[in-house]
Amino acid sequence: MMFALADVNSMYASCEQIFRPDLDNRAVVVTSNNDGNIVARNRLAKQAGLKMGEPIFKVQHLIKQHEVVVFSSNYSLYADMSARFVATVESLSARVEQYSIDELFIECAGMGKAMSYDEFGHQLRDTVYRATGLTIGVGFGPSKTLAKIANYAAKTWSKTGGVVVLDDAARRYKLLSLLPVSEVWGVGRQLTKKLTVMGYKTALDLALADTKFIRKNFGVVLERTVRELRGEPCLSLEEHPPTKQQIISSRSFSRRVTELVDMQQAICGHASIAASKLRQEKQYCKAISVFIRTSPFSHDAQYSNQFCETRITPTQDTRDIVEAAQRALLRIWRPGIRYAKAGIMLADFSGREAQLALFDEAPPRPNSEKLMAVMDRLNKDARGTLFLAGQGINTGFQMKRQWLSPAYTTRWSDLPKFKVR
DNA sequence: TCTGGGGTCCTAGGACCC
DNA sequence: TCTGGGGTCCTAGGACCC
Repeated sequence: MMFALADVNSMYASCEQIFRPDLDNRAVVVTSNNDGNIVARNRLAKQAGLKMGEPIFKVQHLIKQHEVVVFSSNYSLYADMSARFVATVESLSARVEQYSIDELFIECAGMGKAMSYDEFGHQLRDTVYRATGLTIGVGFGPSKTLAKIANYAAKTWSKTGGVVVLDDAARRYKLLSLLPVSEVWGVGRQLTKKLTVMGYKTALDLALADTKFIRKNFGVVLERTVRELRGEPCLSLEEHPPTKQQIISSRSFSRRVTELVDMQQAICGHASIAASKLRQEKQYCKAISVFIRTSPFSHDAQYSNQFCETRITPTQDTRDIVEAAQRALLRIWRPGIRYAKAGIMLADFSGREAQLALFDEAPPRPNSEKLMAVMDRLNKDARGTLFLAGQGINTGFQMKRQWLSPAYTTRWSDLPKFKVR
C-alpha cells in the first residue's frame, strides 16, 4: 500500500502571484477576514520573519522594511484554483481524497510497475504546473502520516526536486530522526509540550514509543499516529466525504457591537447563510445554537455565552432558523458589553423532513421548499440578491478587505488583461 | 485602535436505569 | 451508624486539522 500527498506550495499567496508576475521577487502575505491575521506567506515572506497567525498590526515594521505585499483573502479565487488543481490530479489518478483546499491524498495501489513512484510524482508536479501555474510538492509513504512527512521533506529541501518517496526503512529512520516531534501530523502544541517533557523529541522517538504506554497516557488518537509512523496504515483514503455533522457561520465584527439591533441583524445574516449551506447539503436540522462573545484579547470585562434552541421537527427553512436564532440570542444577550464576535451553529441533522410530531406547536410552512429553492437560485451567483428584512441594509459592519485582489477567474469584468506587443 | 473561520474526533463525567 | 454494581446515553470541553 502506498499513499501520496500532493500539496500546493503557499496556496493562497501563489494564487495571488500567478496573476501578478510583477511580484515575482517580492514577499507576499495574505490576511484573514477583517484583515486581522496573516494566514498565508510565500517563501520570501517566511524568510522576512513573518509568522503564521500573527496579527497584521503587530508586524507593520517588518512589512515596511521588507516591502511586503499584502492581500486580503480572496476565497472565491482560491476555491476556483483549488477546483482546477483537484480536476488535474483526478485526471491522472483514480483514487483521490480531497483533504483540504490545497491538499490531496492519493492511493497508489498497484502502481510502481508501469511507472516508479518518483516518476509519477514528477508527472503530477509538471501537469499541475502546466494546467494551473501552481507548484506542488508530492510525498509518498506507506501510511497517510508518512506521506505527510515525505511531503514536508519535499517542500523543505529543494534538492529533493519537490518529490520524496519513503519506501525503504533506512530512509524513513533518517528522515524521522531529523524531524521535531511537533511537525508530525496530529501532534499540536499541547502534545508537543507533554511529549518533549517525557523525552520524545523527534518523530523517530515517537515512532519507537511503546504503544501501550502511549495509549494509556495519551489515548487512542496518538497511538494511531505511532503506528502510522511505523508504516502501519490506520487511516484509510476517504474518497467520498461523509455528510457534515454541523454547519457554522460566524465572524468577528469589523468594529465592536453594543446595540441589540445590530446584533440581531448580524445573527439574522448568519442564520441565512447557515440555512442555505444546510440546503446545499440536502439536510434538515433540529438544533440551532447562537453564540456571542467579547474579544479575548481586550481588557474589557469578558463575556461569552451560547444557547441552543431545539426543534421537534427538523427544518431547512431560513425563516424557521432565523426565528429560533433570534429566540436563542435573547436568552444570552446582555447589554453594556462590547461584543467582538457572534455566530450560529446548526446540528442534529436528518436526511429529509420527518413527519409532523404529535406535540409540535408549529405546523410546517406551506411551500417552504419551493420558496427556499427560489431564494437559493437568486442568491447563487451573488449572495445577498434576496434576503430577509431582519438582516438590515447598509449595516456599517461590512468586512474589512482593504487589499482584495480581483476575481480573476470567476467574474468576466475581472479577467486579467495583457498587452500584446 | 486593530488578533480568522470552519470543521473533526475523543474523553471524562454526570444523569439515569435496573 | 451502615447505602452496590454495572450499564447506556448525552454533553461539554479539549485536542487536533487546514
